[in-house]
Amino acid sequence: MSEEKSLNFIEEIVEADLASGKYQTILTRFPPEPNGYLHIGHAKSICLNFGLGLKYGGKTNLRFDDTNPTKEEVEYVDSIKEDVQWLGFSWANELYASDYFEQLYLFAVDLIKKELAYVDDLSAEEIATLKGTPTVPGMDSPHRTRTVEENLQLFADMRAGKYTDGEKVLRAKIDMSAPNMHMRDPLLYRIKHAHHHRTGDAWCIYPMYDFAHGQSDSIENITHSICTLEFIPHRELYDWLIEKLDIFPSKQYEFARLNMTYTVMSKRKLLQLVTEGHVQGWDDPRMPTISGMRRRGFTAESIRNFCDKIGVAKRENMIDFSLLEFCLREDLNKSALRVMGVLDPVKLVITNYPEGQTEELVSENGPDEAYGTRIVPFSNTLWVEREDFMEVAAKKWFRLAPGAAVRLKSAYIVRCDGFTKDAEGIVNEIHCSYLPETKSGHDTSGISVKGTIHWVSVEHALPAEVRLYERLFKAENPSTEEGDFKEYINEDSLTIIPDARVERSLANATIESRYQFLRKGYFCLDKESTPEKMVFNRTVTLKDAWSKTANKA
RNA sequence: UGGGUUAUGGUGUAAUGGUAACACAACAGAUUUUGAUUCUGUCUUUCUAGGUUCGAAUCCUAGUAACCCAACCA
Repeated sequence: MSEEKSLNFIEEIVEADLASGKYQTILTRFPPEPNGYLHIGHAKSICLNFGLGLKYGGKTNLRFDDTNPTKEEVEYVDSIKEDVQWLGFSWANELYASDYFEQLYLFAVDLIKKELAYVDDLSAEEIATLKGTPTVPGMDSPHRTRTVEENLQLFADMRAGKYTDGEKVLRAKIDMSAPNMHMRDPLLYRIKHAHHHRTGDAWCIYPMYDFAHGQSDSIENITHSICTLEFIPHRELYDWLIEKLDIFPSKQYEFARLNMTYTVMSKRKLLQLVTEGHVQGWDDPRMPTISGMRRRGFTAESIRNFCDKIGVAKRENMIDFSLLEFCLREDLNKSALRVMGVLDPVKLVITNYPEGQTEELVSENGPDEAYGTRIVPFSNTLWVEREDFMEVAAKKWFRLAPGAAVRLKSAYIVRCDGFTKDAEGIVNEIHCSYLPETKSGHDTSGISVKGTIHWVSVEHALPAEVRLYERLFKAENPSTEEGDFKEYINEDSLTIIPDARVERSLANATIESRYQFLRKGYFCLDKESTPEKMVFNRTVTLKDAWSKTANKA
């Protein structure tokens, strides 16, 4: 667009194809199997595919690769559509591989007639054995030489339901000694007497991925079929089938999938976390799913930005989680309204402030004037953060401690005169005196303090439950650690604070709004929140230079 | 030990034979009524060995390492 940003290798291919006149316009597709929820890795693919369509004036289809009825559900279809839309993309057409079943069947018949496919009676084990290994060539199936007529009849019988699951398969007739294992007479169709979420019981044979994906691309006239690296070995077969069927030559290109530290990115593993109860669902705020991140408070903008920053290449990668957090904070810093909330409250009493008096103080809502201001009520008894008080000040401590002065944000400077403890020795009250001439915005004192802390008035504050999240795994890459990835689950990834206190203005909080609780991070209302009981999720903390300083000491 | 893919700072990504750069992270400082933001600065890089060339991350040769492929999954 504006300044020159270097192209990724797929954009280079597209530009070359457009420049050479190979295509007038491009058509891409995002092709999920509806067998789980979308995660941040899919977001990379979504941004790539839809981004290409947008950038080059082409179009992008949403196509469900629903060729395995035993794993797929309508629930997943619905969630995928919601997630793609939420990310901010619109598809040209909503399509399903299952809509092409009849056409695919005819393609198979065509292949049989060309003597390029045959029905095999061998069991899965026998087929695997005859397939050989990467270093040992395979051997032909005894059924490889069946006549066209016989194959046609057998395949029709398969479709008609004359056989049980696994009794027969349709295979391509290619080369049992091919160095590429995928070319050793790959399976094209298998029998599954299973109910399909869209075609119901109309079919009992289903095409395999290799006989559905490329053909669907071709039917749709997809120009650039973009997938991840592990499909590279499939490309030879992808091209072979298109060539033999003599159909639109879609081309497959592969990029490296996204990996991120401290999480897992496979549907199988995510499904396990859900079904085994390690998280509360696909949209658990700790999950790397789009729905989980949305619930956690991520913005679509921040995810799109992240996908833009990580780039597209063919090299295996492991992205620092901190880059995602950076993109998140960058966006939230611009958009989140500033409010005050005390997560771990301890009482602060201003001994020289009139008992029962309330002042309506003005506080800014955001980083600049455009955000406006709001009123926060102030009184002589406040809740402040327990961690903002020390009985004995540490080095470089800017906050409350006996003898120390701090500013209460948007209010007055107070000096700590003392504190009391309960029977267990826990500090239960901090005593301060305030300086009337230091009122925020009208400060005539000339006094400046190093620290400013947030607070809420005890009488006016609202109770709220706050949920804090840590990374889901303790290991940077749980999938490559020894043993099961679940051994590396972080048991402390969720902290529930049942009795936090937030300022009054939050009574009007909505699910869509994001807030910065001053000094404590970005928060959003959870879907489980009710008018009687507000529930906030902490999306991400603020950067914290103090904790580093404190840890060093 | 068959085939395929990839190697650039701690992590990503650029540089397409001509000064190795950008972002994140880390570190230091300035500003700050959020120890946030913002601003300034520092840090660290071409897998190895040869070769071609005035000049190589880029081209050639030989190695090395990592990842993928032998599901009636996608």
